[in-house]
Amino acid sequence: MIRVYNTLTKQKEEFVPREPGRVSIYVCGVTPYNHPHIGNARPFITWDVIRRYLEYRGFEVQHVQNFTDIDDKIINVAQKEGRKWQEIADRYIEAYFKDMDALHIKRAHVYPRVSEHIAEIIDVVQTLVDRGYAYVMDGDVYYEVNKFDGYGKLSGRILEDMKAGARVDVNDRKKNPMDFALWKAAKPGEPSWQSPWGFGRPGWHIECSAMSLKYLGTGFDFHGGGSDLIFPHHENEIAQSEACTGECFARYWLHNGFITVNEEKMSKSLGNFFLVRDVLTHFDPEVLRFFVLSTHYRSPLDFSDDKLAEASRALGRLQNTLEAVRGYTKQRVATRPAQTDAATEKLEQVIDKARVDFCTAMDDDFNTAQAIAVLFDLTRDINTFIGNSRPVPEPEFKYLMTQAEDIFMELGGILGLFAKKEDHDANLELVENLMQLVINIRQQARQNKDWTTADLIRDCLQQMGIIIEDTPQGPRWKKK
RNA sequence: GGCGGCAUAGCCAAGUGGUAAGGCAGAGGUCUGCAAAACCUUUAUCCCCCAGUUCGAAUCUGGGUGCCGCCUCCA
Repeated sequence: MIRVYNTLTKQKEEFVPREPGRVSIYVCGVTPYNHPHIGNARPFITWDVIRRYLEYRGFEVQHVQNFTDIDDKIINVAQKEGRKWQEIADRYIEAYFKDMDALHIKRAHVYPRVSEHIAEIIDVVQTLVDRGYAYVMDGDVYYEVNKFDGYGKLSGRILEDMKAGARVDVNDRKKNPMDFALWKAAKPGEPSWQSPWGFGRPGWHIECSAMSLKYLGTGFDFHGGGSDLIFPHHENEIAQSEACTGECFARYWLHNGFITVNEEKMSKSLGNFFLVRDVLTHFDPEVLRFFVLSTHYRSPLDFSDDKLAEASRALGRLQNTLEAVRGYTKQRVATRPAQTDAATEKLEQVIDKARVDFCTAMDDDFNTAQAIAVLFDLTRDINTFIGNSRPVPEPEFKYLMTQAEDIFMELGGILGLFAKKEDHDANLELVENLMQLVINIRQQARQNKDWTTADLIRDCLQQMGIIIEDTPQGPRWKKK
């Protein structure tokens, strides 16, 4: 049973999909007006793992994530650069994919863009006007929050309370300061589309209602994003969608905590942000993933280079073990030997237990921090086994190492970790052979107790970024 | 002012009312020619404070303190 914390009910609930075996997910995407920073990336890493886990558990997942490609900020950048808004949006959508691909984030099934769904948006707005939830004012269309009984149910706000100390503009044409724009009348020089209310463009919140309803229908399963979207964005989406359809909009609302810097929210306006592309020049993408996943998705996560470096060392421990295991699985042995001893059976049990514990952790509101702890426990057991298992017969040992590699890949794959590095080096085989040669020469020196030569080789290789380890099972080398 | 969240070792961090996971860093040891990696031991009589419920609370309730976020664009 999978349980999730639902912002709507403020408690953990059992997850029951709308349709058995299928899960629908809508995640609020980005406004493409510059490169994504790691705060932006957090929900996408989170949802990538949620999706991978649901798929692992056998669900067929439909994952939709929008691009807000019409927006003041895009228009501003376009004007500043003297380019069309489409060019800006296209450029940063491309940049978005580049960064997210680097982080091994699976692509959503649909990436709807606002600019390609104007007709659907106009339909929803028109329906809201027809049903009396919206009013037209000089080419603008506003949503009238007083008309929707459930207004505030997601964010826990009460309209009356918000008016008191509200920081909202009063001097406009809205009936209530909390009313928000569904459609904005065109201003000179801005992109605009024809509508029943004249030329204009969509308001911010309406796109997600129109597009999620189009691709996922009413009452879809998961709606997610950063917790700064709870109000007003998601509150307004609910108001629009439920007023429009008369049905439940989305059933489970999941929200990420923020990434902070020195305990302050990372944000573009504060200027304290780190771009994904910049971080990836210093750290492996898996380190960033591991760092994000080492804290539960709802908790705040403080970012610094030191903390990333710590994550890198921790992940390195897991990778060391996996590399060691892979050293024995050049030839896979998938068949269980007829005869096994106690050590084999114990390791098999450890592996099965890891799978169960991992799922238990993930079932509990996608507790990746706990799931990672399971991987560390598994790692220790495998290391201990390798250290103690020299008398184990070869086929049996290889079988177990194959099992060990598989469980690492199976569980790590859910977190998007341990992807085999695509080594595009055409000289790969040559490098392998040369390394073997160098290692053989060094071994020769070691046998002759020529430590000077042996250490010289090791030191020189280290300067080239290659680590030599003399394990009890023989020398091993690795990059970095 | 309204609403919400968080406070667990040097640091990061999980924790379902039953007596504190995991990781990083540190210390000691085993292994090693020396290292590295790995393994073992060790590091919170205690979970911000106070009161309460309970046989029993880090976990529940009330009060306080501190920090953060949202209420304006924001992942």
